[in-house]
Amino acid sequence: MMQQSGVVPPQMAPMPIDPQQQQYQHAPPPPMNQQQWMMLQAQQQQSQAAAMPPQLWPQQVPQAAVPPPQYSASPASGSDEIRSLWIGDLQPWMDEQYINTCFYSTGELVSVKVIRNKQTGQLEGYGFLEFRSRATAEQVLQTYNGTLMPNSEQNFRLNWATLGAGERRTDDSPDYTIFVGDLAADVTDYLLQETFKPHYLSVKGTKVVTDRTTGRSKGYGFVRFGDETEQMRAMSEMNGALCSTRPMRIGPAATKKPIGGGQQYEKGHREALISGACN
DNA sequence: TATGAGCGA
Repeated sequence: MMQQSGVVPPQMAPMPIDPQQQQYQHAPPPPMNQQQWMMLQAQQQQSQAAAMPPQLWPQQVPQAAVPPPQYSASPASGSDEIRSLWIGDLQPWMDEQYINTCFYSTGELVSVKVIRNKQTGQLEGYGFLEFRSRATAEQVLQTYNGTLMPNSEQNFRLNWATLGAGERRTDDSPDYTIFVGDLAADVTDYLLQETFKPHYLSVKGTKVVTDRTTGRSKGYGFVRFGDETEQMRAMSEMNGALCSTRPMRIGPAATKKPIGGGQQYEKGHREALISGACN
């Protein structure tokens, strides 16, 4: 009766705080507001970057009007209800407690669920994080994704939890992807992007494929271009070029997903087209 | 070496 569900009670309005009688109402984590926390994250990111070699620095895009690279687009198309993130690439020992520790500093983590196999009880390697607000989840996504996980040699892999809402890519342009093999073991998404981005402005994103169980690179990856001309140019120009310590071997990527904006042909249609051509 | 991606038991 004190508060309605789903409605923020007006009692949260700022009230004068008596310093000698300051007490928390009921929440154990320090009541840090979002603004403070974002500043804290920024500082943390800076200090991290200062301790990292330049090729590992988070990508800073100088231009203002640049489309978001990967996961920054919010899936909420109209509603702000998605507050959960999917987390993958977890090792078998990374349980709820570990993940809680990783994100405790946000003070906004509501719950953690790590999925385990029903028979074996082993962790399936992914889980879900729920935050107090979608804005918080988005901050976590952008701040943590791709950064090193504590006590491990691999990076966080985060994304929005779908829950049937599905993530709408507002990107209507198709991707032109190349396969990059022969990568050195230390090549990351960032380094791969750093290698291509300066030469090809249409680079949308890169992915180094990692072994889910070990977290180590499988030695190959992908680079997505927005421009087909640059894709083809890169295939000839960057083949054999050095990335980290080894020359890359570049080939066409087998498209696992046809096209972002266009409609794909079904097999029947394609066969119909072929037979129609012979007819 | 090789063609990504994993969503709540």
